[in-house]
Amino acid sequence: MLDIKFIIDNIDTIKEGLQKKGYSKEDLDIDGLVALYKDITKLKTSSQALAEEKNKLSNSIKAAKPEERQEIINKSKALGEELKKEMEKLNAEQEKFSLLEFKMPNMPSPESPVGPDDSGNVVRRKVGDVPHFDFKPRDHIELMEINDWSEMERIARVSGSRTYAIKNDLAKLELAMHMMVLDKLRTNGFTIITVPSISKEKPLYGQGYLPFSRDEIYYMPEDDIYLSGTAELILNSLRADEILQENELPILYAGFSPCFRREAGAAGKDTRGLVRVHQFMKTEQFVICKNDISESEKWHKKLLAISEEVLQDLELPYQVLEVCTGDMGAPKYRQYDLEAWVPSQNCYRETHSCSNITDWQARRTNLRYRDNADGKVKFAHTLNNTGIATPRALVPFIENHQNEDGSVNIPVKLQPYMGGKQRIGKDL
RNA sequence: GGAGAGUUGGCAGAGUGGUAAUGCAGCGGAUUGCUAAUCCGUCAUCGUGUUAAAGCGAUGCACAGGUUCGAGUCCUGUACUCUCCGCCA
Repeated sequence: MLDIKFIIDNIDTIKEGLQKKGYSKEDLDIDGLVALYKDITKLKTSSQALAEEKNKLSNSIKAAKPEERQEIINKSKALGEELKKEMEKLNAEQEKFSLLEFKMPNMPSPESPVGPDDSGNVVRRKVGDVPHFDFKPRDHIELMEINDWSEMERIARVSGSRTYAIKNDLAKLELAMHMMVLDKLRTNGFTIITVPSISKEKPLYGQGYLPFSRDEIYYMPEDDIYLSGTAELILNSLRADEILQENELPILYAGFSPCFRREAGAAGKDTRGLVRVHQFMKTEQFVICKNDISESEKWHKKLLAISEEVLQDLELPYQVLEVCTGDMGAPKYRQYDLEAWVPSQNCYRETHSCSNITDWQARRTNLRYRDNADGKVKFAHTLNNTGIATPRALVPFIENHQNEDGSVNIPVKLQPYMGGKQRIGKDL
C-alpha cells in the first residue's frame, strides 16, 4: 500500500515504477485511482458540513424551550436522512478505493535492475567453489535411497504428491540446520519465536499475499482459516495496529514454523524429491525498523549477510542474485535471492529470499511507532529473509557433501548440532 | 462444546443518554537553575487551511449493525481476553 498523497505528488514516478514492475495501465489505472480519491474528498467535505449542522441542532435541544423542540427535532431528522444518503455514497466509494489501494504494488528501488522477468535478474557475486567429483555423483533422491533416509513413495500414497518423509540421520540433519540458524540469529540479537501455521484472512492482506495470489494458499472454509506459507505472514501482523515507541525498534524476530503452499502455479516443476513440497519447515528472519530508507537498507544488507553466513557455515557454494523489477513480488522494494549449487541439476537453486518491503506492509497492518525526534506517529519499515528452509536446503547439502560410498560429510559448524558426527550414512 | 465476566488513547484509569475526566510517558514552548522541577500547549484518523503552523470542523470508546434529535452509555450480532466446566497431545 502506498500513501495516496505521495501518489498524487509523484504521479510520474509512480507510473514509471508500475511499468518497471510489469503492470500495465489496464492492470492498474492510477489516474482513475487519483480521480476517485478526489471525489471522495469532495464527498467528505460536503457530508462533514451536514454533520456539523446536525450536531449543532442536537446540542441545542437541551437548552431549547419546550415549544421549539419539535421543530428542531424535525429539522435534525431531515438532515439525518440527507446525511445517511451521503454516507452511503461515500462508503461505497471508499470501499472501491480501498480495493484499488490494496492492489497497488510497492515501488521498486532505483537501484534494482530493471527487467521483465527472471531473465533480468543480476548475479552480484559467486561464493565458494563448485565441487568436482572424481566419481559419478548421485542426486539427492538416490542418496536418500541408498542411506535409508526417506519414505518418499510410501508417503505419497498417504499424503499425496509433493510431500516428504525423511528419517534417521537425515531427519536429524533437518532439525539440526534449524537449531544452528536459530542460535546464529539469537547471537545477532533476534528473538526466537515459534508461530502458528494457521491464519485469519486479514494478515494475508497485511502481508500482501492477498489480493495477489489466492490460488497459492490453502484455505479451510469450515473454519474460515488459511494455512500460512511462511512465518513472515504471522510476524508481519503480530504487532498490527500498535503504536510502538521508537526505542523498541528495531524488533528482530527469528520465527520458526511449518509452512504450507499449494504450488498451484508450479505444475510439472520439481515434482520429485525435496525441492518443492506442499509442507516444509522454515526459520524466518523478520525485522521491524524505523521509517528511514537508509536504516532499512542497512538491515537489508545485514539480513543478507546473515544468510550468506548460513550458507558458508554449511559450506555450500552459492550465488547472490539481485532480483529485477519484473520478477519481484508486489510488496517488495528491493530483493536479493541466494541460490546454492545443486550438482545434479548443474545449476544454482534458490535457498533464501531477502526483501526490503519499506512501509508497504506496515501501511496495510497499521503498524506504527512514535518518532523520538518530532513526536509524530510513523509507519514502520519491515524486512524479511529466509533463515533456513528445509527440506529444500538438504538438496544442495547432501549432494555437495557426498562421498563415493554415498555417505555425506558434515561441516564443522554443523557438527555440534549432529552430536559431533563428521559424516552420516547408512552404516555410520 | 457449555456457563460467567470483560474489551475506553502509547500506558494506567474515570465516565448509567447531552461536546471522552484525570494521571504517567512522548513531543513543542515558557520559566526557574545543582543532576532537575514547575506551568502551558500538544499528544488517533480525516477534511479545511497554511511555505509550515495556528485555527475551524468531522470521525474515533474491540468490530458490524440497530433504537434516538442526540449513544462510550440502551438493543442485536461477531471477534478477542480472562475464570470455571467438558474433551484432549
